[in-house]
Amino acid sequence: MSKERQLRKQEEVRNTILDAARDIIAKDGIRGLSIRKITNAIDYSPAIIYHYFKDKNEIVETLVREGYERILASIGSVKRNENEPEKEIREAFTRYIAAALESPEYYRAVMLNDDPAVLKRTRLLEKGISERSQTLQMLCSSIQRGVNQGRFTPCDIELTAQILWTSTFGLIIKLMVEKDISRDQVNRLIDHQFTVLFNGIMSRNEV
Amino acid sequence: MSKERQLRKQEEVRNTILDAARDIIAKDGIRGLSIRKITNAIDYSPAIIYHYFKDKNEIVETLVREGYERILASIGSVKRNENEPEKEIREAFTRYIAAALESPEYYRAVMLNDDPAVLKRTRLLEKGISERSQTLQMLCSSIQRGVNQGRFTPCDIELTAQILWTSTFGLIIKLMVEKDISRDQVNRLIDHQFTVLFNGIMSRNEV
Amino acid sequence: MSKERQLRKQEEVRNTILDAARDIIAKDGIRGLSIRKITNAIDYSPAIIYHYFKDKNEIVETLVREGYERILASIGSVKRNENEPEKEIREAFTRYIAAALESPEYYRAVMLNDDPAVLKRTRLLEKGISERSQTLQMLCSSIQRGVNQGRFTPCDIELTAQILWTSTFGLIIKLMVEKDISRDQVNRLIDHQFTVLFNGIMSRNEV
Amino acid sequence: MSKERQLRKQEEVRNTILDAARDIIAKDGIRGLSIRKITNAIDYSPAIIYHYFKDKNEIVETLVREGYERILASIGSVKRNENEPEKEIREAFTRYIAAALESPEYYRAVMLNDDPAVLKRTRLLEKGISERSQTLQMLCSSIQRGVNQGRFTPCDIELTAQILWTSTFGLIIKLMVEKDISRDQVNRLIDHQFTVLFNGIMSRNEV
DNA sequence: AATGAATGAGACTTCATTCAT
DNA sequence: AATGAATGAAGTCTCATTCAT
Repeated sequence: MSKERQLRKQEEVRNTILDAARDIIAKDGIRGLSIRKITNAIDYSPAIIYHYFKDKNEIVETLVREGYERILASIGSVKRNENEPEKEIREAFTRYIAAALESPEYYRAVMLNDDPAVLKRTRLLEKGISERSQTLQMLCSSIQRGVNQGRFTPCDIELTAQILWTSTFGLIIKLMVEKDISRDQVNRLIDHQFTVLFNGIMSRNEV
Repeated sequence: MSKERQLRKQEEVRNTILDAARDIIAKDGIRGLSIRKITNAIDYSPAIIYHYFKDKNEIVETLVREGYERILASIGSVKRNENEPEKEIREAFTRYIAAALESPEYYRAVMLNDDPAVLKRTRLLEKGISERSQTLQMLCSSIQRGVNQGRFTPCDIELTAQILWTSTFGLIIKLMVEKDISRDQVNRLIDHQFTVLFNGIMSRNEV
Repeated sequence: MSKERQLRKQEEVRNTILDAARDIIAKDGIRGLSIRKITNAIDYSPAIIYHYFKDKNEIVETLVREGYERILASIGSVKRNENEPEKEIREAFTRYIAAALESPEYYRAVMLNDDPAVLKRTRLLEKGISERSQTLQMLCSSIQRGVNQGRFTPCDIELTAQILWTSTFGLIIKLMVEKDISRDQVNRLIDHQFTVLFNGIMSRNEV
Repeated sequence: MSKERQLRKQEEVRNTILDAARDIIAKDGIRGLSIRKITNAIDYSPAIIYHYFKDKNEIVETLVREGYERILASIGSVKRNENEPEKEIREAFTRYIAAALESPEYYRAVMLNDDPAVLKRTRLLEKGISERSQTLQMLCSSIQRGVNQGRFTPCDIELTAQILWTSTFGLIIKLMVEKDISRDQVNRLIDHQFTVLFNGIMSRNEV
């Protein structure tokens, strides 16, 4: 009983720390994160951090993993669309873009991070990666289906998935850098992105 | 004579400093650059930097501008291809990608920078931007030509240019984040990128 | 209990720092104060300062305010002398001079400071200032009483107060600049200062 | 011939340096003076200073001496007024105040400087100083005459001179600290200063 | 006569981390 | 469990001065 409560209490403080860190990252970016800022925010002393985390890096890593998972989750619940896989893909990317744009600093922090520990989870460009990356796997399977059905032009599936992904990625990042693009223009860009890409991968007679 | 030599000598030291800074940036990134690291590398005292540069920022800015200009220059000399504008575009992007990948740190420093002073030069997503941005203007004019000739599907020219650009941008940045993609795979990706994009914008009967 | 002790201990270190700073200022002047000198004196590392103070400026400001208040306090408890206001004035100035000479560095730091923030509290020469400055108000009321009683020659009260003050101020500052005037000579100067000034403002038949 | 010209040339550069230093002191105060600022102003290299001056201090000292002399000069040409020595004193102080207020930063730099080298020339409060200080000597002689003629109350001449001086000094410095006192108010203060002081030293029947 | 190069000393400050309590 | 105290390393920058040329 007491032990359970202790554990719960412990978890609670851990979360308080992570919450604060999350807020700071959202505001100042990962490099703006400092132990002091965290402990100031939660009214604890700097030393407390080292009770719950090995070092600053462990916090960052925890958050990065979490961030990655949140982004993944956004596309997890997309419904399969048996006959029109491109709609499925579009739905997934639309959610993904929305999720990313909702926590831009955070998305950047994860996706532009070249720390090996982070990369282990975010790699996408390697040949054969689709076997290891769930994200790419899903994308590949949709594309494969499209090809099988004759809706998509035959192609190297993985490579196509990668290009779809990086293209979307480029749009997202650029939108984040140019913070003040109007809602309207954002939508037009996203829409045209799909137009071009799907036009690029779909069979002539399907469009 | 002596004056000339002095100037050369001076320029030399300046370059020594910039070289060292370039090396450090290549290794540790721009954030990893410090006055001390530079002067340690060149066996001078920290104060000497201020002989040749106003402050650390001037070094960074010099290097960043240099990097940016090198990249821009890469697409300056692309030859017009009257009848096949897509070849022209491909040529330009190919060079652009190569140049970017050669100075990844600078490319990132410029292109991911949301400082207003930098953005003034790098904005691309705004509606109507093609009138102000030389880069986009060139791209638009190529696309327009393609449309006029019936090689490209009629479309919103600017929007299409923006999507071509962001897609390429996404590939570049992702390649930079995943530093260790094999030369071969890089080429396959780039190649497939063009395949998809051009397939996406070109008229049916042209491919 | 433990908390109280901690607070006391903390206050103690804070005071140790302030003491050291006070010593250094007394010896080298405010400009001569440096973080390093302080921490050398108290055998700590420079960083510790920032544990107890926001920055160097906070130390200086603390000390300067303290010095200024000590000086102001000196004239706070002067007893009213209904029938001989000149004695009251003399008493106040005597204490004021003594207090100032006891913290010369701070007195100079405040009184020779033309920073607007400081001036807001130390202005005295403006017309109508006696309504805003407590110091001058007190002085004015004493003089007014003297005039009403016929002991002082009728005059512009505020102007007279200002001249009494600046004259004393001049003596104080000059004494500070010439640090080594003998105790004796200091007293003779102060004494003669009053002789001349009171002779200058008192009615003929009163002296 | 050539040697003479050389000397002249040399003297010229020396003066250029001093001019620049004077300007800087007038603007930024003595502590704002730096070798770099000087050589920037005159378009020379820092090292040149050490050709013409032993070190920075020699420049300061030169300027301080000069400043002192300029101030002295302002009262040098005051006409003697045999029968009304108070007019003579008033004339001298009036010029002195004007001269001081014309180069305030400079006056402060000299008169608030407690460097021994400077003090040697600016001391005034020591007993017996009137034998060494020309300034005080002149003031004493005027006062003495006034006493001899029965216009001034008998008194310790030197002490009186010192008090007249420090009182005026106080007004000057305070006026410098409160930079923005209106021309009008300045005149009223100066005027009242003389009223009080002369009333304070003159014989009853003379006023 | 003049200078460019170079430095050493020192200024303030931030940060992650450790440790005794 | 929690913390206050303390530090060492590192960061940028300024300045007076020296020296070979």
